[in-house]
Amino acid sequence: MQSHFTIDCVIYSFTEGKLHVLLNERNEYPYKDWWALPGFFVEKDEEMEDAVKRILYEHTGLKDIFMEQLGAFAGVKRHPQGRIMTVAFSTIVKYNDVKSKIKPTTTYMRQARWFPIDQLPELAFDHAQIIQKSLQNLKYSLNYSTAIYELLPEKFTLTQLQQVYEAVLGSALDKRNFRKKIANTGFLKELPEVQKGVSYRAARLYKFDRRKFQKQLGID
Amino acid sequence: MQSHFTIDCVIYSFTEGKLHVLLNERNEYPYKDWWALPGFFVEKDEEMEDAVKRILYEHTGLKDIFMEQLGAFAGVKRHPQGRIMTVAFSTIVKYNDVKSKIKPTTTYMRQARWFPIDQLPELAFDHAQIIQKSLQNLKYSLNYSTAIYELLPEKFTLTQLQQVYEAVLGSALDKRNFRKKIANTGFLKELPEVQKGVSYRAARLYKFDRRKFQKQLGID
DNA sequence: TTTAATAGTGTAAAAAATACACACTATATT
DNA sequence: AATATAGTGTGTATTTTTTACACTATTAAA
Repeated sequence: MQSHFTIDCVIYSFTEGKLHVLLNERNEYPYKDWWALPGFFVEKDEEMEDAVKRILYEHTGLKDIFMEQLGAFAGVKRHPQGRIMTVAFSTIVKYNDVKSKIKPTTTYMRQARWFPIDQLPELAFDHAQIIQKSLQNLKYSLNYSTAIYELLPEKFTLTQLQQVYEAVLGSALDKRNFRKKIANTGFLKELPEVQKGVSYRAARLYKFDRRKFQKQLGID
Repeated sequence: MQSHFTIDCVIYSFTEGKLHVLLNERNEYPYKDWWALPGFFVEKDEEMEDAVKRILYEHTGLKDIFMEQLGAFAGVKRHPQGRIMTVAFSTIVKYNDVKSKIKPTTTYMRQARWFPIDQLPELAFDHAQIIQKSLQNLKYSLNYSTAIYELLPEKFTLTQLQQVYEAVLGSALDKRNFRKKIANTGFLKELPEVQKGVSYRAARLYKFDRRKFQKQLGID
């Protein structure tokens, strides 16, 4: 007898100064008409990571995904139809990379929508709990991981980066101290370009230098 | 159809200046005669945490256990008889609380033994990987959790505490700086007692003050 | 040219982390 | 009683990191 379980993805993106999570409106029981994390059963011979990629591709059209396992949720009563375990993943996409409007590709969901992290609807199953834990995790990993940069477009301003930090931490940061700290890491490469299309002083653009980040980790 | 999966426990204790892990020698296929993490199938209507308690009780006679979920391991090829998922937990017991010599209570294992973390035998399944991740996790949580104190007897000396830190981190710490740091946390209560039965100056005993720890966390 | 909106910058003070060495004490041994 | 042994317990100076804090510069639009 083999394992029979689902994957649920907390899919983050950042837009309009806020951290967002992608949710599905379910179109079947249980929890019909409720909002829920995108997820599905894992195929018999499918690696979990491939299932995550599959779900992400269906929802965002993207293939290279940042993902991190959050853990197993297997409460006996989490699913009305008997215990069905889910393994939750945190995933991150760049909002601007998500091509089309998201369309339901299955009959299981009615629609998909981005919700600001501080304005989530009521959620099916134990998904509220999963999101809470995922966010907690994201906070902790701010300092150790490249996650934060997955939320931004390839070229971004320091203000945008700070906004992402603030959105994840849920608190404001001092601009000068923040910039000093970021400068000290040395992970950013200053570009010879500035923001376009703004009606005020254009900000310089930066990009995350993955090579330098790797090196830094190596030394530690 | 319900989930069918196992729990595996990384059971830590600290003795003789070293971090130890409890392993079973398997007495059935697959991996007969190999060393493995204590674990078992989770019953149909059993919460995972209860399964962990059950396994810990069988192995150590203890009921109040520190535990933390490490995550799901579900590689399609991890189990020779088809994918069987395991959810791994890190657990900690105080070595001196483990009452009797550990006896196998099932036919599935031949013996159980504590291994120093740096002298593990070759391990069944993906258990080496699980232990590695668990240890990583333990390191990270040194600063955020009470885990470290679960490894020590109720009353302990500062030198013992330092040894635990060193065992987990795998590196030496400066005695004076360590004591300064610990003193700053304010989590320890100095007892009016000293060590007994040593042939040198007896060290003062301390105990972990859980109340103060909670308060500290509350403020942060 | 003025206004509105955001970009960009430095310094001083406080706190935390690090490096470092010797005297003390309880017991066991002679 | 003297001494050897083995681990306990302590302070200070230096460096690094974190925090607090406010004004000028630039651009586009009105």
